[in-house]
Amino acid sequence: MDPTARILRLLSLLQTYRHWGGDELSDRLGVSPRTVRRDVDRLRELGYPVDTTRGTGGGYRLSAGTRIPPLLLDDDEAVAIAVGLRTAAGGGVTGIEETSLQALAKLQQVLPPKLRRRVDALAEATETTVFRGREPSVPADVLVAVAQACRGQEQLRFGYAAADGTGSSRLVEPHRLVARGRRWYLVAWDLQRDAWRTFRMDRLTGPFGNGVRFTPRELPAEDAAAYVAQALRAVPQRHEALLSLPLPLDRATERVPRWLGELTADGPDRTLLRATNDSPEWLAITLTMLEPEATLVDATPEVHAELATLRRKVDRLAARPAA
Amino acid sequence: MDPTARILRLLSLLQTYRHWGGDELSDRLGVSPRTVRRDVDRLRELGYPVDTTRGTGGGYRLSAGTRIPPLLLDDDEAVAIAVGLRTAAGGGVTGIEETSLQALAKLQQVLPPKLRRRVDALAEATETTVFRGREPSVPADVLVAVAQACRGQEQLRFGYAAADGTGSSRLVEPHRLVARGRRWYLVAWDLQRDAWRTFRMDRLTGPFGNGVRFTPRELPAEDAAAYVAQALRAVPQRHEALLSLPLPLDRATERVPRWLGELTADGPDRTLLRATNDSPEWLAITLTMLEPEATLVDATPEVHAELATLRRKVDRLAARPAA
DNA sequence: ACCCTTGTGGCCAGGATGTGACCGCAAGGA
DNA sequence: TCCTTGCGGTCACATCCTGGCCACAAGGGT
Repeated sequence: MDPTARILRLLSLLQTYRHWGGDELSDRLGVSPRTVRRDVDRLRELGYPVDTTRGTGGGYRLSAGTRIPPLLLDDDEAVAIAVGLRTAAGGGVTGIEETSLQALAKLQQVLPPKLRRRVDALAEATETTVFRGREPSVPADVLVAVAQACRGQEQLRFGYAAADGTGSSRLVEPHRLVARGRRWYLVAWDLQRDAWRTFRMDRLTGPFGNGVRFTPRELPAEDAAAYVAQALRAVPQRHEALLSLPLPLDRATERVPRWLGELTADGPDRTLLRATNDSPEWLAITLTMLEPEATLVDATPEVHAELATLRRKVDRLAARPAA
Repeated sequence: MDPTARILRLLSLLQTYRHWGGDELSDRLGVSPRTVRRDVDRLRELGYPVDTTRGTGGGYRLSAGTRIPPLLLDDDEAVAIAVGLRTAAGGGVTGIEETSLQALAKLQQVLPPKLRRRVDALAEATETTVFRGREPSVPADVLVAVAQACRGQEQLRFGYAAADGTGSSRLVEPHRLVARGRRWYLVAWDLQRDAWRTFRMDRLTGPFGNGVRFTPRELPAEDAAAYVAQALRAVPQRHEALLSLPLPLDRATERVPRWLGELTADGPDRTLLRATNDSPEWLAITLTMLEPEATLVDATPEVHAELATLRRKVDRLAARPAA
């Protein structure tokens, strides 16, 4: 058998996390044990550390090195990864949206159609959070299509709904996608207007790479994120609430998720929580769910308004214990 | 250069989603264009479909086939995948927890320590949902360690806190991890008690594979999930609420996330939503967040109780508009 | 219609290398 | 202590890989 294919097979066998005996491997690969040893050597030279045990029950196993070996995934695993990346890119996990999307684009690129359908089905059936509904969401496949065009330096055509609702068709050289809060923006060179533009991804429809490649222009900003920030002028509103928790600081640190906000001691038995978030609704909800119950010390007007709305809603629901 | 390494390099180049000219590739790989052609052939024979364009600006690019090629990830992408899988395995996405965990174990296995630290840091900084606090959570690394022991058929030692709070040290042959709702269970053969047991992962500490391998015994049940269900006897409580939405069925279908529950028409302009969930708290919260506001028709007592609690909490917070 | 670019694949010759067999050896486990 | 299992050197043989050359096909542009 072809050595290349064999090395790949070997790698995939070793990745299943178990010990493999030399004879076992040589059987599987259809070569002599001596060749297996040589192949293992080859892998080591390529930078993939293979641990080895001698004596009875000895064998080989792949361990962690300094580089990541090519991951050989089976179908289920690939689907799980794609779904995980989708939720992460959708804003479920802050801070890595863009990288997640990039990885997703890479995976999607080579994902057999059959599996892609499975991913779609799963993602649709599970969605992500209830609160997504408030913020216009962007279908993952649109994101991926645009990300691929960015990466492939391929001209992109799409429909765009301007803020005033008028639609238009655009042709751009896509530069980069930027996640900001729960929103996605595309930074691109607009070929019809001969200028840099930012597009809100939730207003963009039917993206279609026309296959024409281009050489990237230089963006008149430090990086794409900076450009978006500058284009938006106003930084997104941060909302804030100050609460007092009936817990000493160390216990509060354990119990309050770090992303909620920052904690400071307020005497030996109480802790102040300065919670911040882009969305007042979300902030109000999370405050309500705090355990143990906190008391509100201060908050921005929007948060107060949101709490009032929330109260009204809960009242309406709770008011009919057995309607 | 070694052909194997070259093929791997080629694969990684093609995975970056762009066209690569033949000369470009031959430069990069340090071989003649003729050899590049042969290598591309080789890849095709291995089952990885390489699209090709001829004429001016022609070149090669990897496309989707029926199998997944080995994924060659850079550091950031690997981290993004690991983080995504963690949240998916943690119950963020229902239905694929076990597969996610399996994939995570595979990745973690080969993840360089440096990257593993980055994943830990990121995961810690972002956590997942607020509500996790209610249900005792299982650290991802514990899950991964146990999953790897299952896969590697390796004896596992760990500390376990029984329901009555007494701790003990166990030595088992781990069989499989099962996700059930938001809880994880380990099905294993207890070597000290000579019997099958299920362990709640949130009560398990310091899992440690001692390197002793075993040959799997046969589980006295159809599969591990069935065994857990049977061991738990009682199915987990489902809670339910019936609501009426001021929307026709088709519009409601668009706006209400599918996982919330099932929709049925209630006249031409209203829709009934039968929302179900394992956790009454979560159910209460999501109902409150429904847009447009729904009216509660009926619900299990726990949901009512939870709504009352929620109302009290919101009242407390909202009661001091400017304390 | 014509030309240019770029991938295709056959053929050849020479050299590199992959392979299995055999060996004595080292390192664990029982 | 013995047995198992991996290690790596050497050898001979067959295989293949490589680069160079070629006539050809398929796009794109003029």
